[in-house]
Amino acid sequence: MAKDRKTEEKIIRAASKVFEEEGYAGARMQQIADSAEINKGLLHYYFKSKDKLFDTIFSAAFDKMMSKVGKIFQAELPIEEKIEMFVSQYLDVLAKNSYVPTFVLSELNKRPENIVNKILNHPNKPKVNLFVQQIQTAADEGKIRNIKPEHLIINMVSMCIFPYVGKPMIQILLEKNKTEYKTLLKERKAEVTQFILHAIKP
Amino acid sequence: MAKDRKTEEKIIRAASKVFEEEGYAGARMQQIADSAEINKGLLHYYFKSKDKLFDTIFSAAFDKMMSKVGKIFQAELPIEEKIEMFVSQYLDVLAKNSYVPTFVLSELNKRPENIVNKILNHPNKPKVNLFVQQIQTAADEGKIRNIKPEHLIINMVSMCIFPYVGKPMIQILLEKNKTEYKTLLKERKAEVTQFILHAIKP
DNA sequence: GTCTATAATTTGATAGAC
DNA sequence: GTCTATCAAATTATAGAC
Repeated sequence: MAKDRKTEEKIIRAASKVFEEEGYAGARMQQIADSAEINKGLLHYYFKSKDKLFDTIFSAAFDKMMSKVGKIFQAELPIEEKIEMFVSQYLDVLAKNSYVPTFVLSELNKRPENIVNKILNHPNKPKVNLFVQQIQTAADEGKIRNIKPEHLIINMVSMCIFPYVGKPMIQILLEKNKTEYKTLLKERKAEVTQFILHAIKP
Repeated sequence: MAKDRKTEEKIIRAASKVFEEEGYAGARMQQIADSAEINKGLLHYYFKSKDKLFDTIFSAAFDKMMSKVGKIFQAELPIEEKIEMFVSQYLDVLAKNSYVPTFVLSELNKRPENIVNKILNHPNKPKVNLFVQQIQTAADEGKIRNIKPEHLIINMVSMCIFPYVGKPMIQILLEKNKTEYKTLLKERKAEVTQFILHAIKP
């Protein structure tokens, strides 16, 4: 079982790229082997099956997308600061992993029962209850507009992630080329933060 | 070339379901034939290849997702009314086609060059320039907060579509079961409208 | 138009030499 | 550990009878 670290990492890097671009069904073991500059035999030696390899890649991608959310939402911070920090740090995570959201969400949508239930029982599933209560309390005290916590959270997450998942659609809609779209993405940290803070003002 | 209408419609209904749930690569002609209650031979008689069938289904799905946006954005309406109408009517469209967004966006992301450029030259590509100018003018005149039109549009679209694309992720995050999530979706028409209108107040 | 049977590829996975 | 060669199953597509 003592595999070569360098080779394993090459495989994981290659498999991430292929799975993220093509999805589980569209990915080809041959393509992954080529991209890792090894042969199919060796690929199967490291990861017994396509399923096993996929599980490894998907788990890593899922963590990339979820861990930051849970951490920031549970942090001990005033609500406005928490919003600012979330938008800023999560947009950074997404910028560094721009293909991950479409991959993770697309695959999640294809295996709803299997995966979702599995994760809901997972020990380090992201927790948001602290943030939910914090929003509710702020609303009750009149510090922010009366808004249901769940919807504020959905709106925050939506405005951060959708520009990545919906990139081609928005490009078409706004007639932006690649460069122009990148510029838009860079502006969003400030724009989204201001948008949310104004939206919750009492 | 004179095909049977009933059969063609059965195929399209079946193919829509399978492609939307499994994506292009995951869809099986056999499964589509079974679902349409015909055999593979007949399926190929109506649609020469999987590619041709996919093109038909994808175009229809794309239209479902885009046509309403263009129409409302170009309507002659005051800005606040336009926002209200967009959220209300687009959320209705999405509720009736809840599997379409993930399908369309996932496939779009897999063929960026091919499709996006093709659509950008398409005659009835959605137009938003009127709405962009309308927002800019309102901002210049101080009727709304100074916000870049593109970002307001991205935010509107994000908050409407993401709850469908990101459904399993949000369910995990907020620990909501199917029923609870449906309730959340129903509340969004009012919540999102208010959120946006407050966010743009001067 | 609709069916059955089958061809032609593709693809995940294994065996065995080095 | 790594490679080549090959198998077995799956899958798109076609041929031909009715």
